[in-house]
Amino acid sequence: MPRKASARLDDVARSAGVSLSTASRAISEPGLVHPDTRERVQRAVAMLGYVPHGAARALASRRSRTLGAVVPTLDNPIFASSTQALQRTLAAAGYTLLLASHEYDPEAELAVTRALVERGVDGLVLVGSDHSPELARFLAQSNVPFELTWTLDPAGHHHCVGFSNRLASIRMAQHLLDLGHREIAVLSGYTANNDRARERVARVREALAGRGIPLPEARVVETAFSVARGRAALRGLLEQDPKLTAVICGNDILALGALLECAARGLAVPADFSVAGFDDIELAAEVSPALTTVRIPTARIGQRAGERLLARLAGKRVAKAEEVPVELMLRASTGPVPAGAARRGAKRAPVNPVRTAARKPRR
Amino acid sequence: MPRKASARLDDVARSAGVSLSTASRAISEPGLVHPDTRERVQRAVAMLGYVPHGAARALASRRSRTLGAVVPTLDNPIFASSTQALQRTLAAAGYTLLLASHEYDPEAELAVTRALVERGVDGLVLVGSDHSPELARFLAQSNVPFELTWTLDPAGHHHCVGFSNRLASIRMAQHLLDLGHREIAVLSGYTANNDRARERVARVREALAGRGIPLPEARVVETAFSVARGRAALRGLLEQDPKLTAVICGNDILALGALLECAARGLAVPADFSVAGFDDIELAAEVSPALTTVRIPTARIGQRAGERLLARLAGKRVAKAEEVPVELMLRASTGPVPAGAARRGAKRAPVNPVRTAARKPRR
DNA sequence: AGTCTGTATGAAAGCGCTTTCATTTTTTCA
DNA sequence: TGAAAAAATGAAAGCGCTTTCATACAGACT
Repeated sequence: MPRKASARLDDVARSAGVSLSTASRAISEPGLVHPDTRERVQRAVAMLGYVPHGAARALASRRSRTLGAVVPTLDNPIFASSTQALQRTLAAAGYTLLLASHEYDPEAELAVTRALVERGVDGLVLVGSDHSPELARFLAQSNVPFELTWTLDPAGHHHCVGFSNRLASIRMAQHLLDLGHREIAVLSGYTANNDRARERVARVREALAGRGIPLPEARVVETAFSVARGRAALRGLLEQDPKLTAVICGNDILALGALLECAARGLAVPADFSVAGFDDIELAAEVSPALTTVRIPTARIGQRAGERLLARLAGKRVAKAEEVPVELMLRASTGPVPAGAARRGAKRAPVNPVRTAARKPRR
Repeated sequence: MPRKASARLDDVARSAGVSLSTASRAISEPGLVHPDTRERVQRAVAMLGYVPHGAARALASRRSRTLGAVVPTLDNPIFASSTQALQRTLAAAGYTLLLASHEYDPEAELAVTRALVERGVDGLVLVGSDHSPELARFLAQSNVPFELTWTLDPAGHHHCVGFSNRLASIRMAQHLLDLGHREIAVLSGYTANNDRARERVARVREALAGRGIPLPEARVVETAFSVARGRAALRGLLEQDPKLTAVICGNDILALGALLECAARGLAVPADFSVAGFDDIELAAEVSPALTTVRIPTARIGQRAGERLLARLAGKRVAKAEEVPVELMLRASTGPVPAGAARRGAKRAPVNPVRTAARKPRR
């Protein structure tokens, strides 16, 4: 069902009594035409209800004024939020967003990315640094500028705007260690095809190891990102390993599930058990006990990715990597290890954890 | 930064030893060429890493294989979910999604919709039936097929896939009335430019009026969709009007806030106070007490909107209006009116509210 | 053998714009 | 006042495809 025969640019030109070229310029480069002419053209545009034909424009000018975003899923509020911010940034600049999601399937990711590039996006926003070799090859070959988000490209090869999952995880682990916890479990999203989740688990493990505490596989559960799954996972963990005094969750959704499971089984938080999240979604501050978590500036990531891409398209130079600030939000869901559990020479934990200052971005 | 000089279709044609037309057909209408030829072309495509040029294709064929969606915001999980489902549906059909949001600003809505139409979308998915006259005019003139979602077009003029906010609201109000509540407040999102929110408030008012119970303006609070706002709004309501025994919320986010406020002030739910939500987000079933709400099949709305548009583009006929099923989810956050409050001749409320059967779609 | 299908291919005309490049008009300045 | 520079406009050549339309050549039928 093609569009109805609507006014084209030469209709506008004729109606304004100018040539096609002048009409074109009056619309896309108004500075180049005489004010009187410009106004005549604008009047003709309004009169005819002229709407430029994007495909023709893109074909002739070799730019589509369209950017693509490929996210795992919008069902995770952090990606919804960054995507929302990205779209707003682009709209303000006269750009449009082509959106695709892949639900953590690398093949789907390649397919939808191809589709976006076929549509002629001028640039691309991707999530994470974990992509199939085919995708990497395709991106390199198709020569479309892109930004990786939610990550700082470990190799430093690509443009990216994100934060150090490594540092954030280490700091959270440190926090619990400082509270005296030694029996710690990790509740993670699926780590396959998700470098962020993988990094978080690995770094928690590393931090614990730094204090001589192992994190056996049995204490790491991977599950889908949902409250119910988080709840179920903690239940399993606790049944198998009642000595646990704390759990570090890969995101706040899982942490909320953990909190609910504690409530259901009468485990007082934080008196008996500590729960830590990641992301700082709105609910984290509102639930009771309020959730200790890491605040990620989700909207800022989307916004900056858009701004950076726009800047690059305009020929400006931007720093290859941009770090956004994250902040440990110490709230009520974590506390000193329960007295009975503080064996193994745990040093005395501070009773009032001090709110840690935000980690500032590098630039 | 235009794409690098990459292979074009005539390169493919030459490499395969066929004409441009044949190469084109081999790619977009494989049934029309001899199997041997087809394979030669495919090999050439693979060898050259050929990626079709969408704009050229769109220009020549007058269809972009792109659909647009205009949503209020992705920060509301219901729109994130339906958009996610829409994008998945389109991707499976070889279509791509252009996404825009307007944050409940009618001017922004017109602007972003224009932008999508300029980009040559073959069809459009909009939310609600509440649009500016300019938008209506623009849509009519630009002749792009569209679907309204989350609503059943009251006038019946437009294609739509949604549900009756009217019936859902009436049933929820009825439920609380049946439990004996007479002092009921409404916590709504902003109703300006939001027909769904407006309808919900209006129908609750209507249902109460049916039992001779007024719903004064003072008992209706409009606020932004956030947990904190929901909490604050209920606080205000309760302080101003301590006789209240129940609140009906415009969505689950607000209801969660209401629940938290009750917990904070030691109001037992549902013994002292009842809270009802709308949408049935995941958390609704998980919190304690579990939230009584209306289940909306968010993903299905997005999916069906996509499927219907695709069908229409393929020349098939679809019913003008499609209703998706909604279901009253009676859970633990609503209960009989507290004994002390049951004045004014309330008839005895059922102690065990029976789970009501789902309302079935019409077709 | 001659005509008629039907299938496979190719030639060429755009799709609706942007963008050189050339030309005309206006402004500047000696 | 006239030449040079700057500003404004127009003509025309594509951008990379799809899609008639025409042609060629099998096999089917009389």
